This record gives sequence, structure tokens and C-alpha cells, in this order.
Amino acid sequence: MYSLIDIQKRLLPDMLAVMQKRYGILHYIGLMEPVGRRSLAVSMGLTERVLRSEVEFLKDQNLIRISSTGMSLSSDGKELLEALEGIMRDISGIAVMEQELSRKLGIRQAIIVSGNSDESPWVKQELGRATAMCMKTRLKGKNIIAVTGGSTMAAVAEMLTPDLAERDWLFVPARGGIGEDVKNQANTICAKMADHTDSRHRVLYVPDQVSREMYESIIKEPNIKEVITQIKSASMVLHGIGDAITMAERRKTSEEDLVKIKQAKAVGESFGYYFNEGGEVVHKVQTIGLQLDDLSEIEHVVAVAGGSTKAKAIAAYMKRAPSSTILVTDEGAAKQLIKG
Amino acid sequence: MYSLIDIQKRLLPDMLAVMQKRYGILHYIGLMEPVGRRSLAVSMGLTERVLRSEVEFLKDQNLIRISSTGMSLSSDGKELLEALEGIMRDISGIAVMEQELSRKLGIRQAIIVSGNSDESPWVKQELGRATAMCMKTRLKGKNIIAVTGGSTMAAVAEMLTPDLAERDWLFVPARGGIGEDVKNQANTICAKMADHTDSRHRVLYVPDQVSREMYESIIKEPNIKEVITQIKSASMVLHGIGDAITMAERRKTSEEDLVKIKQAKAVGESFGYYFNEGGEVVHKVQTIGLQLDDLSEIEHVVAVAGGSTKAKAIAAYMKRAPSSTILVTDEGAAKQLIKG
DNA sequence: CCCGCATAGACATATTATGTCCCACTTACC
DNA sequence: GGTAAGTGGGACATAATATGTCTATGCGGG
Repeated sequence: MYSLIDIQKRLLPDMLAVMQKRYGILHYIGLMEPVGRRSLAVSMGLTERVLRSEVEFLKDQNLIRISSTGMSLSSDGKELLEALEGIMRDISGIAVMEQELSRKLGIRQAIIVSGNSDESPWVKQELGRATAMCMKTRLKGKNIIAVTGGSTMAAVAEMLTPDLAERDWLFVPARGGIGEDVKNQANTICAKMADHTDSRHRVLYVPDQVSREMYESIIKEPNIKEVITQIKSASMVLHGIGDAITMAERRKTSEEDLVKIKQAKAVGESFGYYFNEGGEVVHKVQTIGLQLDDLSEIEHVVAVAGGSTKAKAIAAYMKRAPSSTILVTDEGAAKQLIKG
Repeated sequence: MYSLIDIQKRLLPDMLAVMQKRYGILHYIGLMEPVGRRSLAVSMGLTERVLRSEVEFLKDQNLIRISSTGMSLSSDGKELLEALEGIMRDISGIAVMEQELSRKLGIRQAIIVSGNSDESPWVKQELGRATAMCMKTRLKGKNIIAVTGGSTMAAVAEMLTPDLAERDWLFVPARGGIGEDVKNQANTICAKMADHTDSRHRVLYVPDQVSREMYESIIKEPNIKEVITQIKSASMVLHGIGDAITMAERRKTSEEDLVKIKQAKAVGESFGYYFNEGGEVVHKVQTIGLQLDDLSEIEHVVAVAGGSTKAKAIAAYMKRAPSSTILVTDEGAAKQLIKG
């Protein structure tokens, strides 16, 4: 069921990174031998001292030879490198993909879980777990977390555990109601997240398509006003990304808007904004709360979406996403994204 | 050719130990849950703080749950533990065997390489490599190393590499000639070791069975005298262990002694001493140099011997060996030793 | 013959691991 | 119902390790 590597990833999470680093060094030395530390260090983006420690280790293991002309692989090293090349492809395929994907999309980090949530429903749980882990790592102490709706976010909520509670979190819905099922509404999800982590949440219920006067009066409501302030000062936004047509149809979208969305060739949707393939906003659900431009002010922006069918939507949204974005996705989507 | 684990052992040698430690903790928690840190720490022979760090890590990985009543496995933890149990048997079988063997023989450390040198000749090379690694780890700076003869020691000599040279070593034969082939004589091996490590060596050639007067005059020889002083001040002794009958026959042993050795049911031999199963010395080759009683004065005593047929010899010798002994052996011998 | 690149040493500093106590709390047993 | 033993967690000094930075010195090609 679990492979050796999966177990090791769980039991020594740093192992993979270290293996990759050392593999990379051997690989480079193999290519450039004989080579000196400095040039190697700049080639690999490591500081000289760190590389030096690694090199000393490799020398102790008799994998490389060091002479006054530079470093080169020993016969053991060559042998090992050869064996490693095959293994690394399988093992750290995902880690490599993460690097590649984050570079390609121009975002801070990509986290990939194995599987494809289109095919295997449990992969959504893995997405949830990975997201939870990411939140745990990134957030210390008191935090406000703004959350959107959607089935993926609901899965994330399910996977949160109370051991995060210590951190004093407050969940707020990122935007006013944008007409999903109650089950997948931001309000519901916030409540569930708060419940799972023994923390607090706020609600924000406002109808879509508010008129000007309605808006003015709603905005003056002290409760609402406070929530909005909290949203704007959130340190993390957690949001899903949806397929544009699916989302539009699932929501109570007016016939008129539906046509507009379809005609504009929208492919992606995120917190009420619809994007075409070029990343342009072709439609937005008018509601109060977090706006697209606010994202750049927020420290951690975490997008969660998986499944190969969502690749286009993710790609579209990522054209517009702030560079501080963290994407949590699955192998299915990631492969598509890298290909496309 | 190389398995994943072999590669990992080379690329991150600590990994295995850490995995074992964490596996052990999970295992114990599974057995004793709910259990507290302190009682766990004493059960496992870890200090409380170290265990605490590990426990915090495991908690971060959601493998265990911590409550005020103690620690217990989470469902993830149970699942992982189950998978680990199977894997650990294969993976760290050797590490476990090393622990067990050193405990059983009452020696400082047992190092086991996989394979059986009776069946696969290349395993002797692995023994050599492991011995070289051990020397590297244990010896810093200036050292005198006393070496005996035998084909195993010859294999060790072959595997030494010049990157050890920095350490300023001096190889000396542990004892006077005890009648082996030139190829496997201590003098020859010392020379080869020195050659392979760019270091120095001394020779000690004295005939066996010296008469009293002969002995007196030899001992006065300044050269010999110096070598003997060096032997006694060695910081490491490297010796093989042989099968008694084989060794006796291979050497130019007198008919009389051969009968004596056979009748006394000698099974093991090491640097000219013959041992029966009880570890008693039943015969010794009279020669100058290191004597059995001198071993306890020497910091590092490394015995190298592999092959399942040598198990009895190893067991016999180990009954008499100082507790500071380090045994380098192979899987074939180790299994026999643990069984018997 | 010298310049550029090489390793290796040295050392201050940042980071992490570890040993040691102590405290407040729960629980189970008397 | 009270007490004792066991629990997790906080705090902090200290040891060990990793890292950044600078320097000395050696080797080889132009």
C-alpha cells in the first residue's frame, strides 16, 4: 500500500531534499569535472560553505576525489550516480515537479500530492492534508485566515486537526455569498474549520448583486464592517480554483451572465472572478469582501485545486495570481500544467 | 545492482539509524499506549529531552496523538507502523543484527556487511571496505596500527585508500612470523597497507620457535626492540580470525602440535593462539610481539572475519576477546553467530 | 614568470540539539 | 474526597553543529 519512499517521506521529511542536493552535486561534478568549489557553488546556487560541507561528506564516503586541480567523481561515485539517476526519476519526480511548476507559474511554492483527484476521490483528502501542513508551517501565533467556498475547500476543512489550535486562529469568509450550496459556502466552511481546530470564526452573509443603496446600508452595519476589516487584515487567504463553466452553472448565475461568461471563453474561476485563458478577468460576482487587488497585500495566498481537468483553470488563474502565491495541487493537474 | 536502501545508506548514512529510532518509538507507543515521555524514555534508553524532540516531530507528522493521559498512535500512525514493520525487517535487519550481535558477544561494536564471503568472493572486499571505514572513523591524527596476517587481512589491505594518509599512520606487524605464505604474512600486509595509504610501516621478521638464547639475542637487536615498543604502544590492532584446523594445516605446524591442536578440539585461531569452543587457549605459537594479554591495553581492537564457516571460530575467540573489541563480519557469519 | 583558480585552514556567529528543572494538571487509587 | 504518581509543556543554560567570511598557500597553463 505504502511504498518505502512514502514511508520515508513521512518519517524523515528532509531526507528527500538532502538526497536531491547530494545527487545534484554528484551530477554536476560528473558533468564538469574537474571543477572547483566556487564555480560549483554558483552553478548550484549554494553558498560556498554549505557546498563545502557536502563535498567533505562525499569525500568521506569515497564518492568523489579531491585534488589540487579540482573535484572529480571516484569510480564508486560514478557507479552510485548511475544507479541514482534511475532512482531519482521515480523518487523525487514530485519534488522536481514542484520546483519546475513553481518556476513555470512564477509563484512562491508549488506543493504536489501524488494521484489525481479526478480519478481517486481520496486524493482530495491528501490535498487537504498537504494544505493543513502548509498552514501549520507558515503560520505562527495569532492569525486571521480568509477562506472561500467550494468542494475542495470543504475537503481541506475536513482534514484540519485540533493540534493546530494552539496557534489562535480566526477564520473569516473571504467574500459575501456567491451562491453555492450551503455545504460548500464559505460561511459553512469557516465554521467547520473553526470547529476542527477549536478556534473561532466569523460569518458574512450578504446577498449577491446588491444595489447601491443596499450596499451602503450593509456596509454601515457594525458587524459586517468589523468582518470586512478582519478580511483585509488577514495574514492568509485560502481559496480554491474552479472550472469556469462548472462554477457558473452550479451557482445561481443569471442566464445573461452565463452567456457572457461562455462567450468570453472563461476557463477559470476563483472567489467569484472568472478568467479566460490569458488570465484576464471577464466577469466578476459583485459582492463585498476580498477583491482581487487586495491579494497582493496578503502575506500568504494559498490556492488549492487538483485534478487534471482543472489544469486549464489553474493555468488561467495563475497568470494573474500574485507571486507570493502557494499552489497546492495533485500530480494529475501538475503534469498537465507542466506539459501545457 | 544497488538497491535503493544501499544507495541511501551511502548517501545519508544516518538515515537508517534515525528511521530505526523513530520506528522504535512508534512501536513502543503502540505497545504501551497511553504512555508518558518519562517511562518511554527509560524503556528505550533515550534521555527524556531527545525523546521529546522525536515525539514533537512525530506529533507534527500527525503520527501520534498527545493528551494529558499520555501519548498514543493516531490512525495514520497505526497504518504507518504496520507498513514499517514489514519494511524494517528487510531494511534494517542488518542494523538490528549488529545490535544483537554486539550484545550477545559482549563487545563494543559489531559491523555486518551483507552477503556471505564463503559464497561470494566479493564480500571480502566489502569486509575490507567496512574495516577501512571503521579505521577512518576511530583513528584521528597520529596512530600506530598493529596488523596480523591472513587472507582476510590481505583483502583489507587492498581496500585501503590514500585519502586516509593525512592521518599519519604507522603499520607494524603484530607478531613475529607465524609461518604463512609470504602473500598473507603480516609483514607483507603491513607493507601493502602502508603502500595503499601513503604511510609508513615496519617489518618484524623472526623465525618461529626461537630457542631461549636466540630469543635473548633477538630481543636485544635495536631494530627489533624498537618495533616491539611500537607494537605495545599501538592504538589499534587489526586481526583476522581463522578456523583452527585450516590455519594449523596451512602453516608449517609440526606434526606433534597438529595432533595437540586437534585433540584439544580447537576451533578458532587468532594471531597464533588456538582456542577451543569454550574460548580457552589450547595452543600458542611462540613468537615475539603482541601477546593475548596485551590486547586489553589497546584502545581499538578490530577483528575481521566473515563467512558462515567461520562462525564457530569467531564465537570461540570472542569468549576471550576484550570487551573493547570491534568485530567486522558478514551476514553469513552473523546469522550463524546469533543462531548458535 | 605570473595570474587565476584550486583546496584548506581558521574563526566568529547563527542555528539547532540536548540536559535539567520546574510547574500545573489529570487520573486513578486508596 | 484527598493524595500520590504520572502526564505534557515551558524555560533556560550549555553543548554541538552549521554557516558565512576571510585568508594562506599551492598548482598549472598561457
